[in-house]
Amino acid sequence: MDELSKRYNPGEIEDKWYSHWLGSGHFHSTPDDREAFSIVIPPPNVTGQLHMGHILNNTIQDTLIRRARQEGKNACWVPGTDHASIATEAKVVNMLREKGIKKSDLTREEFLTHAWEWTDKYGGIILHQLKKLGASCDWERTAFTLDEDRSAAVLEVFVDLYRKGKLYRGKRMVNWDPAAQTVLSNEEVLYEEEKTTLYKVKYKIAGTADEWVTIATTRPETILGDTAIAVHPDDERYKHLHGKKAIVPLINREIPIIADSYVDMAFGTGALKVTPAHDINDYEIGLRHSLEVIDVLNADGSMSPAAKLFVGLDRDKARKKMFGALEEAGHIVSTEDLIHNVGRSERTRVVVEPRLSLQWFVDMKAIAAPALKSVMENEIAFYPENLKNTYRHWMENIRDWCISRQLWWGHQIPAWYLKSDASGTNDLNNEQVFVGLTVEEALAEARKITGRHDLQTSDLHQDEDVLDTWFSSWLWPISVFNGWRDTKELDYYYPTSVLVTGWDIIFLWVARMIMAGYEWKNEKPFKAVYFTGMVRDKQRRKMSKQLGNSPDALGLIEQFGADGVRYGIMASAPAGGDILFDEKLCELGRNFCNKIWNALRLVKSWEVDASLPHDDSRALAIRWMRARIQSVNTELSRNYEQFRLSEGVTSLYTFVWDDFCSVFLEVIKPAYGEASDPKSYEETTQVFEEICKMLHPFMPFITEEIWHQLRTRENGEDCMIALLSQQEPSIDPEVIDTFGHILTVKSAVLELRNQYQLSPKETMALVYPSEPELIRLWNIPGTEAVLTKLANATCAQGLGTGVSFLAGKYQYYAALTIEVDKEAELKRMNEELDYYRGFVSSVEKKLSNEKFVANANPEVVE
RNA sequence: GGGAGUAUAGCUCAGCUGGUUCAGAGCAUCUGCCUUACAAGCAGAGGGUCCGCGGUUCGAACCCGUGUACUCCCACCA
Repeated sequence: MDELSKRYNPGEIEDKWYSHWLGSGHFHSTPDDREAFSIVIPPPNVTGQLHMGHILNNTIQDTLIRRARQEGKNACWVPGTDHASIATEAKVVNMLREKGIKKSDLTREEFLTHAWEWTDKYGGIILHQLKKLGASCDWERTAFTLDEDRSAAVLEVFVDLYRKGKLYRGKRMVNWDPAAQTVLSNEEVLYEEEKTTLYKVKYKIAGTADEWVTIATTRPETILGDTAIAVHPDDERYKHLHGKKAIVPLINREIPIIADSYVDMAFGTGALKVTPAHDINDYEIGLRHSLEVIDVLNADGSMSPAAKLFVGLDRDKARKKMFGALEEAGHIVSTEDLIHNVGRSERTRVVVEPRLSLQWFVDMKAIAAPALKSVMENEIAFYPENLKNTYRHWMENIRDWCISRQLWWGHQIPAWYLKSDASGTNDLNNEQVFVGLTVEEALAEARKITGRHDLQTSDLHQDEDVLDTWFSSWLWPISVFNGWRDTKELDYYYPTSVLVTGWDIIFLWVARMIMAGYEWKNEKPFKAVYFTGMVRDKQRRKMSKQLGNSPDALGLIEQFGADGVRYGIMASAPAGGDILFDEKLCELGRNFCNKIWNALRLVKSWEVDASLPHDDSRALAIRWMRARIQSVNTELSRNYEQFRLSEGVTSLYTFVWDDFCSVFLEVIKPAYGEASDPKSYEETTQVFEEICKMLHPFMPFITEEIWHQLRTRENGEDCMIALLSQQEPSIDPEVIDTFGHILTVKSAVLELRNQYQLSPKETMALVYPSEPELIRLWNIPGTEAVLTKLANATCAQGLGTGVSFLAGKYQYYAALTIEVDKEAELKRMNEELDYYRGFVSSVEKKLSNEKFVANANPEVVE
């Protein structure tokens, strides 16, 4: 009755067990008197698709959560999604454009209706995909950063910070994304070296016939917004120009020539054009010298009317046109290539524009201190530890966080202004702001501050902007437990046990969560952070849609099985180190599944004959197996403690493949056509069960299947919730030694057979020494054991020619029916001898000096 | 400019406390096997200046110094 297929087929088995687990309620957690082990998922974008980064990240989390469950802890893994303000809004805008609808033609409400439709349609797909991976999340707790509870938390936090004076509205130079048409935080701008052109342009000195000053710029189109030329005060070349005026080319506007020590004399020509509206440094120079600010760009990056020329033209096109016009007018002195850093938007990849604008900021210095301290003092442990330095550097130089975004998809800022007809001013910069959880609260505030009790809510208008997505996700570890409404769950699950995320969002997310934790709970949000590396392709490129080098994650699961993919990604994922993804790894995982599967087939094929005795060789193998399980378990626990998961899974791989399959099962299995004795069968089943438990967190599906194949189980007796056995700390060194010796002999024999190309069918006689005693218990495939005492390395009588070899400290003799290559043998033996001689001399040398006396190794030689 | 890290087999990487567990794994290559659980398998082989040079030590892949080459983060120069 061979009902098991020759190959492991993951498909149906995975679906079967996942729905079984869902039905069993094993994933769900509620507070009780057990120790809590909690993880909050780094929420993927609500409309995202599963990619390799998710697979890596979530496999690690699932492994940790499943292990905790086995340890008897109350494990809770909270899933959810992020509304991903910019990314989602961009997708919706694109979708609408394809339908011929322009965002600008819609009201905010109409747009949000579309966005919610989109979210309802695609949202949660990724959560479904996580289920395919085997993620044992508590789905009853699924949260969304834009749902009611999470939104309430965001508003409360905003108002709280404002009232504590840690949040302000201010006019600053910010990073503007002209494609998304919103401001970005510093962390959302990525700098990369790019090749551009440095233009040297000459400006005429006012009041002279033919006197010029030459500046260097990469952005000629901003010349139209120049309001000064700056030179270094000590620069001898330009001292005569101090206080004079220059004429902006093409538009003939007069601008002052000023002296400012910011200017680098060595760069370019030593003369700098100053455009306060479009460069942070120029802006600061402008402040020092009270310069006019002329903004020559529109929000979309096209030239504004203030530019006077090329109005409406995109900045890149305007640059080319400007160059042409300047050249024609004879203002171009020269051009040269320049490599410099260009900031691009993380989301849209367009070049970010520095822009002066009125935005909301969090005063980070006011909340950073406890968060820095806790990490530096290992209150929160970082894995790998060296990321602490990066963290410290950022925290110590922290800058204010711009949290407003000119978008609609997100949490609208709970700030209200008096409508212009009510405030009597049209100057937006001087608007009075009233912050509150609701418009009523804001109104009360407005009445109080203005003293005008006639004001109504209709006199107020709410800030149009929404908050940065990270302003909701920094609350995630608190908000998923509804921490602002009721702290019962929070008290139990918080701080969470570990956060698993990529190091690329250490500032965007991790650091801010830590700050939020201390600001509102006066407690860390997690005890440890496991930073994963980035998943890259074989050429070390980051996986991205643009490159198309990202494998189809679901396709991989389809192809290799979830357990195979999990194994593949885990085996190569040390904390912090990048992983070069190769499908081969998943193949390895699939093959491993198949190996385990076939071990099951073997065991299941045995008939048990109750009358058979339990022989010594099998008893020895069982003793050895038990000892191995114990040491592997100890090692595994240590690996978990230090989050060395790839080492953990790799050691299980070699243990199962080599020790369990190649050695143990080979001894235990009954000879062909024979049955197993009951004790061997039972012991094997128990060993297999132990293996299932050890392997389960890494490969949950196949282990659950095997667990149920091994025995008939009561309902609910699942591998997933089977507690790890307590291993008694005793060890059995003798059995490890003996077995080690046996394996040495075995491999020596196999090597010999290989060398003489003996077919597996040909048996050969092997002469054993009478010591050690246990060796005779072992049957080496293709050998016939002849137990005798070997003296003086002579051939055993009647066995014909053959070769002798050493294994450990004992000598063996293998009889061969074919001609022995005497010279080769001699050579081999001499090499062996040399090796041992060298070995002995090195040992002896050591013994003469060493503090610690070595053990009995010198015996080896004789 | 500030900081972090890496360099070990053809490739990707382990090597944790300095020591016979010590130069290792997987992949790739080559050889022999359709051996009765598994060819997604089995048994083997070849392949190394542990980046170079100094030092500490009885002893260094490991610690220190230095040089070289890469990688990354942060800050930024028009």
